[in-house]
Amino acid sequence: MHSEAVASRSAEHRDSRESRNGTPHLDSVSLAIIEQLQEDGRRPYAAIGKAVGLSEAAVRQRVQKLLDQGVMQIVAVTDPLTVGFRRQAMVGVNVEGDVENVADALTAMPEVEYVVMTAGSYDLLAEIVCEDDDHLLDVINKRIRALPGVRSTESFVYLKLKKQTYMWGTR
Amino acid sequence: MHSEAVASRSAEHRDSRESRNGTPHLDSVSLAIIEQLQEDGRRPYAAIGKAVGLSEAAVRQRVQKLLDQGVMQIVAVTDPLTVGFRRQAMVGVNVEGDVENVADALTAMPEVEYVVMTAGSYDLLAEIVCEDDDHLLDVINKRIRALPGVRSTESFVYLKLKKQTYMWGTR
DNA sequence: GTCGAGACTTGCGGATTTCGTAGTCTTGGC
DNA sequence: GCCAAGACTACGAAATCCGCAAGTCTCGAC
Repeated sequence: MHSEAVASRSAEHRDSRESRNGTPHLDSVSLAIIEQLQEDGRRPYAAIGKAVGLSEAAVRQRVQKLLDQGVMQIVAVTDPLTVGFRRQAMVGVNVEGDVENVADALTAMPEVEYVVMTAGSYDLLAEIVCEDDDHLLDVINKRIRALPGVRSTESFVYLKLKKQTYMWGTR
Repeated sequence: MHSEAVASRSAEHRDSRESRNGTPHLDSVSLAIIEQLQEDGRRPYAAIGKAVGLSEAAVRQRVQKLLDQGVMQIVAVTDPLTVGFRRQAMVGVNVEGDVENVADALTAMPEVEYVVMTAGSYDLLAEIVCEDDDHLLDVINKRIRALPGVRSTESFVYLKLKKQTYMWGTR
């Protein structure tokens, strides 16, 4: 009875192998589940099951696995400005030597929300969330610039956040 | 009986006014609720209530209001790479004329995840999520550069995402 | 001083959801 | 051909969600 929304499940039934980079492979059903939870992280398993063509228990197992594997997390997100963090900035970093080491050091800092290695005129981009100007200055000048291997940094202080979505796949 | 975890509630009891920029004011109890949901977006209301010193019903009301006001959203977040979006980039944009207009145009594009106005050598930063190189090229060269007011752009293609958290306040 | 609004608590019952477990089916390895 | 593992279904019990009502408390307006 519940067999729309997903073309052929048996065809991709056994499908939990890993792709070469170690990230787990996601079939279309898991994708559909993620889409449901991107719309509403608290949507009940039964409703999701109806939407993707699975039983409640199956959805529950899949979601649990996705969470355990770290593929997905269900969290509350806010605009930091409304939660009392008044200064944010993106910092471009140039590195000499091993970029990954610096990236790991940045990752370890609680004020750093986001770290990505890039191709272009910076080796790394890091987003920083702070309480005020002093805090921001401290993080950038004292802590980041002091890291071994950091050649130079350039900062972009946020003036206004215009968009922030989490809806990949829902388009 | 349930009066730990929050020092004095009566002191900040009536506290639903708005600050001058239109964003609702958040008291420490709502902050605590948000923290709980940042750890686990599906945590039951009763458990949250126990943690923040409120009844289940009160937590339910507060959460609903926070969602309605748009202060917070509860969603699943993923690493786009594992969900089939193979190319991401940050784009720095320089604008002549009204920056806000360009920001709005970027906001309207589905491939654009994140838009922020900044102080520094770019006027805007935009994060782009695409399926492949062709798609990315198309968005940057055909669509963004074609926007009226865009003077120049610089791109940073993502090589590896190192960190991505949503835990403001939980520190 | 009185009154009304807003936020919270307690209590409740019913609908819904979650959770564990047992059983079925399919697939790949041997 | 047989077996073990993985994914799914089915189902009952426990927990949660949800709406509602009544009563308390505080604050600000009048």
